[in-house]
Amino acid sequence: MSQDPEDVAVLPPPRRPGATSADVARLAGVSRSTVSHILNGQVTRFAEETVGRVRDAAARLGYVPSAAGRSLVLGRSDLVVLAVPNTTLTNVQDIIEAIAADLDDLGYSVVVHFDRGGGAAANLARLQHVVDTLRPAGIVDLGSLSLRDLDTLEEQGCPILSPRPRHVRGVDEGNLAIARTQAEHLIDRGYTALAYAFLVDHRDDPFGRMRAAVVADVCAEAGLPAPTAISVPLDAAGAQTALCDLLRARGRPVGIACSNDEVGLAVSFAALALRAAVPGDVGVIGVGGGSVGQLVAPRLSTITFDVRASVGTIRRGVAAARGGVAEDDDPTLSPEIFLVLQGETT
Amino acid sequence: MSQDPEDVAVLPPPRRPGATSADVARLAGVSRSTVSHILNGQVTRFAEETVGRVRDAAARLGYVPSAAGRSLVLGRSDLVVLAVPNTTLTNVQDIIEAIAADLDDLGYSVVVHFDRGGGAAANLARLQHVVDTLRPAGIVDLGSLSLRDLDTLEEQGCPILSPRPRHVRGVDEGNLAIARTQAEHLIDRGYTALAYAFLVDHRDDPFGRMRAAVVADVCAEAGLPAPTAISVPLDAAGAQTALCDLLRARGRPVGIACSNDEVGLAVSFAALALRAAVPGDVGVIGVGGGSVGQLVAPRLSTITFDVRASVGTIRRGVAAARGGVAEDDDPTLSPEIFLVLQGETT
DNA sequence: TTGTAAGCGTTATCAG
DNA sequence: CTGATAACGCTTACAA
Repeated sequence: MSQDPEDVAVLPPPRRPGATSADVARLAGVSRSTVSHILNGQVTRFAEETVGRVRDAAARLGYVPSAAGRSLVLGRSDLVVLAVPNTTLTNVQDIIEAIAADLDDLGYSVVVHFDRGGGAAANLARLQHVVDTLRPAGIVDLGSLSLRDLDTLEEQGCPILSPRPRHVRGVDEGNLAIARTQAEHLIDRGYTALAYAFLVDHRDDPFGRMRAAVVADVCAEAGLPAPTAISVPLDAAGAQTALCDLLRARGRPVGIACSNDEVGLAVSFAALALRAAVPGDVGVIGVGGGSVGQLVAPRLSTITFDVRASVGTIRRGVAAARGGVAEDDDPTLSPEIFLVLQGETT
Repeated sequence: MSQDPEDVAVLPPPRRPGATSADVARLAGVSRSTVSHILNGQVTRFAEETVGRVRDAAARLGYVPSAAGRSLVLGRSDLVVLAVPNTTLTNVQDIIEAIAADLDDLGYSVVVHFDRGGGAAANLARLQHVVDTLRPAGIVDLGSLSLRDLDTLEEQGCPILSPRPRHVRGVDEGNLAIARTQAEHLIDRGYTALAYAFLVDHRDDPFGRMRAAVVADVCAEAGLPAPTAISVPLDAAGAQTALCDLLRARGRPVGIACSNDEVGLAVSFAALALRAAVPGDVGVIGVGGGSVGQLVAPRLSTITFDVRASVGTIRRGVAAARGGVAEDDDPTLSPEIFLVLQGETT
């Protein structure tokens, strides 16, 4: 209830939170538009002294433009939605981190969107809602979306920043390369009976299904019998059961392509526990190239994957979207970024 | 230019992208404010028929309120910033996913903010900028921020959704419990010489430092010599070198508390490679309870950590922040969520 | 070189 | 029960 006039006079002094462009304008003795122009790089053709005053005032007030206001008038935000699939790829954390760092440098914030149970349609619907609401500057898809989905999104004015995978018979190049490399490696090492090991419990794993199909193709090409699919849980007992069934069905030796490194470890140690020779009776190759596989004995053979290379592709996508430049040259993942890391399990 | 009046009548037909509340209002034959009220649950005291018409129109147009507009008028967005530390905790991916799912259900989107090199101050500055720009509905801190930082942020009107860790001599309860459990377990198993194994290369790992300090405290309490700190890289050769040095300095047996499960694996397999007995000459315990540690032989002893429990705490924080209710009862991580998972390395 | 004014889509307040 | 109207903070023609 104090009616001291000073209360009123004291209220609007430099307070960090919530300084608006109007405040900056007032302090600098210019208009809001001038502030906006100058702070958005339209520095040329403004009196040097004005630029100084504005920048100074902004700094003094700790002025940060509100994303809301910006987004409203621009029609899109400075957010990028990262669509993360329910995949068995091991590196997701690193990938997210790398992408976030990259986009952060460019002034974007990353909104994560994980696939969840409920099926592809439900996940797409959730994504769509996020896109409608947030009007993001773009989407980076880690494999959650089909080409159709990507097209739809793009038609709605939401740029796709990740490279559009080139599908061959429903399998994108990356998974094709991975699975083919796995299968060929196993065959090279002398295995004539192959199997594909899914990670159990990941209810929807499109990547896994694609890769299993590719392994089957490679077998067919090589005149080998079709691979057996097994589901491996990430516990020792369950893995042993799964492997036991496989050995009973296919005999030995058998080469097993695994959906990721953890499954690879589960399989190789299960084999050892069952007194099978690794390699020899059982050959195992994973995907991911994470460190764990290389720490244990026997070291896991695996497919390495250059995170930074694929992230670089995305960075280029962003640049393209900003500059309005059409995606130039080759936005494809070059196949040679998938390499066999020879361990002791094949 | 065609002047067919139908052109005008035909223009506003149901087009998905960019329907505004004005469009809905027009189609429903009401005003924008009515639309807003009804769509925000103020259904009571509106003519049932009006409610129907509005909902119908909204559905028909695929109307989704713009986050930008909302944020602008509300002064805060429906985003939640997730501050992720540069920690050695293994589960980060799962934690992020769980939190994102939780917040998604509540209508929030998650913006990830990873700590990066450059020091705590730089990271805080980046975070601060994000907060200023986005005016998020809240922050979930996974351990990146100090109590001071949290207070500052909250003063600026950004609710802290994660439980504020209770620090005892600079160490929060969680890390205290983890490290203490590790140390006491090793001592229980008969080790009288202890060591703490950091993950090398994680330039800033506040968690690791805290835990090493706690292990030292426990040693002191038990009248044991101070633990030795070692830095373990995630490759076999490097880990062997590090362990070799340790054994030379401390002799055998030695019990090693590791900053995470991967380091634990590196240490145990390095010990085996050096022909040390595990357990016996070398005891190893990790943190994380991830599946990998339990897949290999010898199974890693570790500290398990109930992700869902801690996420539940955050959910309660959100509820509190929305309801405006003061955080009730006990927002603390109950200590008993950290349990020893007895493997074969201690 | 700088200022004026309009409008982005939403919500809150208050009047009818 | 419903509707004007006024912000919210920003950008951007266009005018001076």
